[in-house]
Amino acid sequence: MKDTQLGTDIRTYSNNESLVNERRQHIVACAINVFLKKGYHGTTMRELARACTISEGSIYRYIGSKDDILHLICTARANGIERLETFFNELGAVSPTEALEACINTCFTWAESSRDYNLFFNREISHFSREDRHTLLEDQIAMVHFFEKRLVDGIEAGDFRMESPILVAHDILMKIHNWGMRRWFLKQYVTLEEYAGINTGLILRSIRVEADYDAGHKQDSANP
Amino acid sequence: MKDTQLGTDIRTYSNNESLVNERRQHIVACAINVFLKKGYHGTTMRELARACTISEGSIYRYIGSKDDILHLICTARANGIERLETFFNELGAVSPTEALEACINTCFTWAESSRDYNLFFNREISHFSREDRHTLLEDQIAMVHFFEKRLVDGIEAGDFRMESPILVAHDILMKIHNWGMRRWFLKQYVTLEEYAGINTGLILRSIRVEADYDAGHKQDSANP
Amino acid sequence: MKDTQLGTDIRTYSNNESLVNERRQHIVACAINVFLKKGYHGTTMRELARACTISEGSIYRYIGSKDDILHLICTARANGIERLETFFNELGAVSPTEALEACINTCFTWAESSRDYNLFFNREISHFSREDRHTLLEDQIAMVHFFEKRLVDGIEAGDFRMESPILVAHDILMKIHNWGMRRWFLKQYVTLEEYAGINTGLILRSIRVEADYDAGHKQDSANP
Amino acid sequence: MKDTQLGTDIRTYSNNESLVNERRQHIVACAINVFLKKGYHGTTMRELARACTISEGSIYRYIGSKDDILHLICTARANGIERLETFFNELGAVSPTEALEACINTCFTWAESSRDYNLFFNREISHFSREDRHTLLEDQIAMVHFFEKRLVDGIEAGDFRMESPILVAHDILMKIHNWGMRRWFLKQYVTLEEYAGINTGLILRSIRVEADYDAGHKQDSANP
DNA sequence: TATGAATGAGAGTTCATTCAT
DNA sequence: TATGAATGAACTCTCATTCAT
Repeated sequence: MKDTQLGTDIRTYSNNESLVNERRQHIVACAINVFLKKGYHGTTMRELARACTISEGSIYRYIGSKDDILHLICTARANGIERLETFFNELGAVSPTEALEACINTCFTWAESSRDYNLFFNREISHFSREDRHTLLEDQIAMVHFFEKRLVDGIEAGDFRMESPILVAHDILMKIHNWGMRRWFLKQYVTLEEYAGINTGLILRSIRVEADYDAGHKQDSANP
Repeated sequence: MKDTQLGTDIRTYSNNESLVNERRQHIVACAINVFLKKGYHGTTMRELARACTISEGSIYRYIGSKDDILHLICTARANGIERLETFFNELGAVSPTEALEACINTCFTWAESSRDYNLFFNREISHFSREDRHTLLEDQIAMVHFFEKRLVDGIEAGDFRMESPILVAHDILMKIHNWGMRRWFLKQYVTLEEYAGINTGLILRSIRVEADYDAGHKQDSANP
Repeated sequence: MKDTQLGTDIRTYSNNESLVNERRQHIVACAINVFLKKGYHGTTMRELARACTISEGSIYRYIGSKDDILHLICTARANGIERLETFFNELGAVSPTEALEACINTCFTWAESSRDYNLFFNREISHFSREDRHTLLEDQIAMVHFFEKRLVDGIEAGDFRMESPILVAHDILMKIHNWGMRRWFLKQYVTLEEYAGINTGLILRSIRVEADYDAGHKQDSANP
Repeated sequence: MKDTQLGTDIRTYSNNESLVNERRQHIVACAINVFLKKGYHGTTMRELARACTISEGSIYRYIGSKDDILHLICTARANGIERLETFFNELGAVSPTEALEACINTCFTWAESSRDYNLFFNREISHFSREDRHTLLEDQIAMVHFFEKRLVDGIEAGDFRMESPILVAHDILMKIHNWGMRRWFLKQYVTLEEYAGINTGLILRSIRVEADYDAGHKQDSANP
């Protein structure tokens, strides 16, 4: 983890580091909401200030420019792979199947809680700086490769079989991602838990060595 | 089909209807490109005029305001369901499986050719008018229901079985949609044709009544 | 002479070169007046636009920023040495004394007509860019050396004698410069012509080889 | 002398008069430096406070507004004539020539030590209040008349002769003033002492009744 | 019909000043 | 008394739109 502070390279007129961090977090949280409704360019600093319930001038004590907010948002959330690796390491010794299931479920939870951020990244990607754009893409690519590794683990353990682990890994992340993007549609029919369950089932069923799967999987084993 | 003209409710200073339509099509085509690079608000009318190779003033003979361009773009492409129904009706009498396959493949082709529009709709959705936003969502919902109908046809014909046709229909469209959104990643590993083939296969395999599927499908027909 | 156009490296939104030049000349002329009254930073672009009798927005078709106006002012008048050399070359074959007198008188005339520019350069020197500041100083230094050369010519011809030609040259320019700076005081007592005459006389008297001077100089020729 | 306190008509939040005076002197001294580098409008109160090593808020305990600082600077140094009269009165009984020489030399010394103030007055004159501008001009005019009186004293004593004492007086002050304005150029060639000596010599030579001068002047008397 | 110069409202940002601590 | 966080009016500059040619 590079940095625990929000955007330490951004101009400030305050030396009170903890205040700066607090205010920046507040600004980022409010900005996401407003930007999602009106778009980045469509939101004026006046509107943003009002949404933060601070004055126009005060915002500029804590950031250098409107663009800096994009960077703050980026650094606040372009850390999916870190969180995922941490989660995985804390899982301890589990089977590849269990590991995969746990990671997928966790990601679905994150997709729900980070929904605004993900929508925002999708929409405003073109307004991010070259570097921030790169950071965001690298994070996404790293997550695909993380799932690819889980799949390869399962293949090597003889639990999974598939033609292209990378495409399956990508497909897993797409399903997760899509919950955030299409919740407005999906939630008419299923809850997150149901959707996650259905998709985890579908994924595992399509990659598990079959005999194995139906026998070993608890939720189906009891059904005649 | 509501209207064959592009945005008939938009202000014009010209009475030459065909000229207006021609120019509007040109403006829409150029605008999509520029907007995708710089975003809607990030593009000035000066830049747009230059991209259209007409003068700043002339644009306003054919549109009433910058926002009208969003509406034109919307009406130009929020007709997926129409095209899909037309395509389906022209298919003639085919089995539900064949119909589904044909529709999926066609949609993949469209996803490729309409990629810029889809990216644009994703990014700039917040800048569209309430009505246009509604139009776009309705079109997407209608397409989900179109595929749902194809699936139900198959179920009724005894070819398919699945728990939730609407979720499967949604999943089909997501896979198609994702090609446009994630081509930058996927094209490292597969072509559109391969990707479409793999996914069509996966979808059909997961919904076909099994004995049926492997027997009837051409790519497997050579295998005893 | 480097360039006959005003600031060709400054942003424009117009391709009509002669219009740009015309407008820039107008802006520079108005800006000098307003800036002298209120100072560069003390003048707002609104005030300046009003002084130019054009709109705020139009100014920015012809310049890129407020700072560019300083540069335009600089390039418009930091050419004293050029004009002086040209004037001298056109004098033809004259004695060093006559050349010196002519140059001094011409500079007094220029000091009068460029008075606003000189006051402006004096006051706002600190707001000019590094390069423009350099240009202005170089021009002034070059003019000192020009007069130094005239004095050395006279010394070599046996007409003048003095300890430090460079200090005398500087003193000449100071007297000229001071007319512009202190006209508000001096004009109570003398006209420019009188002031120029008195000072030219004082200067020549202090450097001429004496016998020479009173004999040769017209204003004294009537005295036995 | 109007007032020994710095700007008694300026708002204060403190009743401790000596503290107020001390702080104001400090502020004025620091302000001159910063203003000279960045200009009055170009300097922010934040920068000024930092230069004074006090906080932004504290400055306003001792002054009422940024403009007040201009007034403080003005009252701190628009007293040239007072100091000059005092100096002259303390000279005691000396010849007009000696008095003139002493006053010129003293003024050269002052020009050196007040250089920053003089540069500042020159540059920022347009930002001073009507009254302060008047005060400054009156001081300068009074100094011209002071020197005029010294010259008239000498004429009446039969030591000097000249056509226009006021113009000579003005010229004397200009030479002094110019040292401050052009030191960046002159110091390449002479020291202040040399420059003062040369100019005092030139001035006296041009106004002394000649026989008198060379005989009486010490630095030349020893040379055969 | 086509052009591009002109406009001014409104954007992002700054900064003199106030005020709670 | 001293601090520095907060404020909002006013700044420079942009740009959608109009209009004379």
